Amino acid sequence: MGIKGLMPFLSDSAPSCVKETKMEAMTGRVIAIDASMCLYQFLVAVRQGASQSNLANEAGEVTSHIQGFLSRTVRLLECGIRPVYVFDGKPPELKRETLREREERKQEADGELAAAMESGDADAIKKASHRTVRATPQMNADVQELLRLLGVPVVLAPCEAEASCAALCKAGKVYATATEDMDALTFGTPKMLKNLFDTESSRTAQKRPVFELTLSRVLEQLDVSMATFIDFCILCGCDYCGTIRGIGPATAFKLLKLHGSLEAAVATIDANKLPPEEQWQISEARALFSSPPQVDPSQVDLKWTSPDVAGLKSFLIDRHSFNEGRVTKVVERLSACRAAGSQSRLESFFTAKAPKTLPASEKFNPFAKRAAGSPATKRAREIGGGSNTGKAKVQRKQLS
DNA sequence: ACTCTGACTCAAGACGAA
DNA sequence: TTGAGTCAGAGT
DNA sequence: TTCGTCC
Repeated sequence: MGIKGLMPFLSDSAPSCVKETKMEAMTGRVIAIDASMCLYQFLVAVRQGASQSNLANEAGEVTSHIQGFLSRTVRLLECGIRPVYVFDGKPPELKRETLREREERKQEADGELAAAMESGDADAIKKASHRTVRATPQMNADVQELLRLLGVPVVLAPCEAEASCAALCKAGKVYATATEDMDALTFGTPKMLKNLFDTESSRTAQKRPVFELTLSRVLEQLDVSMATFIDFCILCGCDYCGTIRGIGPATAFKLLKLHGSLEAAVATIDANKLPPEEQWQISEARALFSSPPQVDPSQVDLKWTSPDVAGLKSFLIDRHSFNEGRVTKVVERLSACRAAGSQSRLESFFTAKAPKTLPASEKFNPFAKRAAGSPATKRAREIGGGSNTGKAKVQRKQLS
């Protein structure tokens, strides 16, 4: 999902759009989150034992997603962040073929999983089970109920969650969209946060900083209109169109600058390199990005209320077999952060800086030669901040 | 010579006791 | 599955 | 930091 290769390209070609920050810097802010994506991630990641099964209640129903949403949401609230979870609605027609193929592959994986279980091959079980993950309507309902009990607002998007997040952000209802999916920018989110949940608790050897991306800076430094940016994303490869062999972000950008429009750029490409007709609906993809079905922000009333403690306990302990002591601790953490009150932001005491315009010399020139000694890949990596000289390197597995 | 792409590989959440 | 990191080789 | 546990 997302736009192929967009993040490295922006880090390198439009570095002024990327700001390094921390979750703590978001105190007091309203953040939109793609709930469907979180749900999927929790199902994939929250697993246990050799069989790599999900957590489950006494009735055998999966609870990994409940565990995941609970701890993540409490963490956000403790940080003074006011989350808004946005759920996917009906997928767009253009995605139907992709989704159908995905479902087919999952069914194949179901078979592989069964076979692996039979043979007891733990490694095969692990691999297959990660490919069979499906978010069910029941799971979506579970999470929505949990969030209501926590007093956190839920938004049901008519279509793609990212599109509605963007609408809320444009309308000023939320400060930013927190997502890993770069097409949030293509949908027009003025600000997006990447790696917001990539904390020290993650098992990955290196934790990455949170990146705050500003759409207006993307457009300014790339020196393109939003319409051209959308075309650029389509040419790079997005969820709604195929990709073209040999065309990555760098080439896509040059082609657009040279020829002016997506159609003109595409016309210069060898026709049999293009994806098949049904996967190359340029104008439909463009329409989906520029005016997707989305919530009407004026009809969305965001409220954060105190949790329904009794309801929460019943839901977690009675219904889903959570440990009573742990739930009590969660409730305490929740009341503690409500007692701390609505933390205000330090920045609000200062006058907002006038957005400085980027000097022409700073604008990205796709045709300029790169400075020797600082290859693109290297610089993109270094955006991540200080060098961790003392850190242990990734351990390499020995061949057996 | 220098980029850029694409193929390959690995891990995937959050928490807290030790 | 996806994304990120890495690298060899294609393409200019 | 690492590693087992959450349900």
